[in-house]
Amino acid sequence: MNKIKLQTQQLAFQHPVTRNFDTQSRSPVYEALLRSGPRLRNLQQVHAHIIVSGLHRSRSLLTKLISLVCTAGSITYARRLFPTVPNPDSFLFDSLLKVTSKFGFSIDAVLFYRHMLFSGAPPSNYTFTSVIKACADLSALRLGKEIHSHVMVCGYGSDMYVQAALIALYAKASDMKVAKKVFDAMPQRTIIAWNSLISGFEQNGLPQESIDLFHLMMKSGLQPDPATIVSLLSSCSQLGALDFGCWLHDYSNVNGFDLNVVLGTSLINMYTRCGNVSKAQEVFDSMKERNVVTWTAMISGYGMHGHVLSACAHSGLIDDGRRVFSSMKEVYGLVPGVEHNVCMVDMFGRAGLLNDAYQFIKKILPKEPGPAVWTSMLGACRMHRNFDLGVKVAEHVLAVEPENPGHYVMLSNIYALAGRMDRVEMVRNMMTRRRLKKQVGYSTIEINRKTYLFSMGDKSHPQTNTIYRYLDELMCRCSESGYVPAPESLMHDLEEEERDYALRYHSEKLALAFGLLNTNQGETIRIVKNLRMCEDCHSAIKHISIIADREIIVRDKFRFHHFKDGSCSCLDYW
DNA sequence: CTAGGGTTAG
Repeated sequence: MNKIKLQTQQLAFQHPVTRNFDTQSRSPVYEALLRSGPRLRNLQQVHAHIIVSGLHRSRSLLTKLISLVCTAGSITYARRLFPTVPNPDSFLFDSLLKVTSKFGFSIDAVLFYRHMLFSGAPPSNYTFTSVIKACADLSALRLGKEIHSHVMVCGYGSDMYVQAALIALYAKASDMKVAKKVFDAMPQRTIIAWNSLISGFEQNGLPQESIDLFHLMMKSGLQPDPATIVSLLSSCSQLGALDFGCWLHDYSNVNGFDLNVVLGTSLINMYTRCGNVSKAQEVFDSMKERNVVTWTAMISGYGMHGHVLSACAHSGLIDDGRRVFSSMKEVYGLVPGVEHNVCMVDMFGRAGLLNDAYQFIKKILPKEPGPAVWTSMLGACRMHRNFDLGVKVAEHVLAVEPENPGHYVMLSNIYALAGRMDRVEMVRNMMTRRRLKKQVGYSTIEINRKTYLFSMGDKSHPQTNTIYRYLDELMCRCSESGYVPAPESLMHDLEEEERDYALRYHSEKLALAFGLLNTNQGETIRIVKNLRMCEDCHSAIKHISIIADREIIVRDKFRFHHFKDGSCSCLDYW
């Protein structure tokens, strides 16, 4: 109460002479609102002042107050204030929508939009940019489409801001076809519209399309801004396109883009995921500000490369792992999520402690631990050739998630390991019956800033004959140096390609042969594979690293393999 | 009585 009085007095004593031209028309209370900023305590004081001084029916004051309260994070306060505003107008709704959608109160934004329509206040182009953003954050495609039709009816179909928001909406709801359609219909395209579409392709797992689009943008005469660069860096991360990533880094430097957390973290991710950890460390060191995401990117970057963390499972670090896990709950009060449980199972599994892994799962079982945990357990069984437990787990996983083709592959793989070819056949038939398809494996390699994609047995490349001939030659020399092809039974590898094709034409081998043919001696070969690497390729590439005297880096779905002088940084443990 | 917008990291 004292504080309120004090504030009231301060307002009363404000001298008119101190006001400049700009603020002359504004009331002292409005000034007080601006001064409080998005701080709840201050806003409560001004709110009290508004009430005691009889200004509680001033729409403009309440509008500003609600916006600030919402910015301060109290949607509850905002919800309760709203009904006190007499005759809410379009400007009030627009302010509300802006602030709710901007600060992630998406459902409230949608509800206020509904309210606006009922109240008869006409929506503006500002209304739509906000409510469309709310839909985008909710990935609410149906609702978004409904609002898209309102946009057309209200005549805002050609507003550039609304169009950009619509592109982002469709992109976030994974409807890239419609996103592209909206984009194509724009008479003139702002950098934001381009960015929305570029990031959309990247976010929907179409990194090459996003880069192609970027080249079109350059051709149209527009220069990338930091947002463009950040999206493209993610595309590079997905593709393992190090050269293009470096080019983007240079571009940012040359154009003086500020190395903020977002750009810096994107660069770190790009460098680690494209195989250059020391460059990532350089970026990390030069950043002025870092947050959790930055640190996580750097730490998991080191982890992926195994230079640091692959030793964990081999040494006494399992106890450390246990300690860290329990300290999560007991010291930090955090509830372990699925990813943490997966980590633990993975750690035990890698170390061959299948029983500990299984016991761990049993302990967290009261609830179903989720397919990801079981998949990790299954991988451990496969790695350590534990047939009995493997089958048990695989059947369980299949029951939990019957629509995931990876589980069938895993189960059939485990049967194959045990030589139960009858069962393998059975599982395969089950897959066909349920119309499930395995994920298609592919590998990419970047040469002269261009990415080349190979799938298994791929013959689409112009150099196909040379590549196959050279690969055959390499495999011959591998055999001479002691390489033994993996037995056929292993060819049902996790999510791997069909065994019917000869092992030697797996996509990573094709990419490798192509890379060796098209780069100079001494250059490191970098390959990216979308699935896990198969055991046969792993063993072959170790031999090839000696035969061709090259350093070869393969990034698979989960980690990096640095092949050098006949061994791999993962220590055959992945 | 004023006022404001769309895109970017995991």
